[in-house]
Amino acid sequence: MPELPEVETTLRGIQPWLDGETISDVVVRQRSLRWPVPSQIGSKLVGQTVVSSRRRGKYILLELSGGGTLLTHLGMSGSLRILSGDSDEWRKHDHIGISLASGKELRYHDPRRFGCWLYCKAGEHPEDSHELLHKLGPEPLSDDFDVDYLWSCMKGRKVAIKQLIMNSHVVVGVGNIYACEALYLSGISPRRAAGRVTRASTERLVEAIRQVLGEAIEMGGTTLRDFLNADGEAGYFKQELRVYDREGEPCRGCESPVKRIVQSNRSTFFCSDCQK
DNA sequence: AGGTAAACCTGGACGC
DNA sequence: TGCGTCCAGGTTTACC
Repeated sequence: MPELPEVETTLRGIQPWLDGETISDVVVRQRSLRWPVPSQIGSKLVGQTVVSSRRRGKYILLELSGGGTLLTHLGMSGSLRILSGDSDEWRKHDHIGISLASGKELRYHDPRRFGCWLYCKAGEHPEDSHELLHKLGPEPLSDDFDVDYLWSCMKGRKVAIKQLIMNSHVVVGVGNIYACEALYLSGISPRRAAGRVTRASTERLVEAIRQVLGEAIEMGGTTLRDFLNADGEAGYFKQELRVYDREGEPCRGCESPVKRIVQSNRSTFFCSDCQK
């Protein structure tokens, strides 16, 4: 489900209800996620205050008053909602509930269970030390992600450009939808070897990634099937999609039908006339 | 080392 | 109605 804009939308939705709040109870109904939810997670969290919440790539990090950090990822189908406390019946696939002193509750729902909930103990900055975070590439909306950087990652690489920009060690947050969209916007074939993309195209690609992610955040993310924000509302970026999930429909630029191919087991949508 | 396929899991859509 | 097949927004892992 979630790529960077959906995770950012989720974070913005839960942040106001979490920051400064104390955790009063933790219920784990299903600990079998991507990795097992630590069995002591409840005793570690209860009584702690959420100092701040932030995003790194597609991970959400809650910094706790004791110095530890709660690290979660929504995987393919995960979502986080804020419940008001009185309407808190457990739906199928609701796995974790974090009750707050305010009476609100943070509820984690994830049918496919590819997400994770992990606890990083106090000490170093998790972005620098945690094994899942420390090798991540730059944030695409930060100044660290620029043409020189991406160009250096592409040089000599035979891997398809689409796979390269979806590699979180190169740049975080670009998933299947936004990789397709950014390549369309920059006129690059998703199949082109990364090392054979021109410098001018790379400049367009950096801008396209920024543009598409930024616009999607502004529109509350993309709801294809089931993405909902923390208030249970859909995102509006689907109507802006130029190629993703539009196989056979006319390209918005040249009218020729959008094509679908498979690259490393993922669907790729593109216009073979507009993208070279 | 770099590149590719499979693995994790549930559910919805579709064809017969 | 039911059953088999394919597909899905991510990432790691195992294997060439």
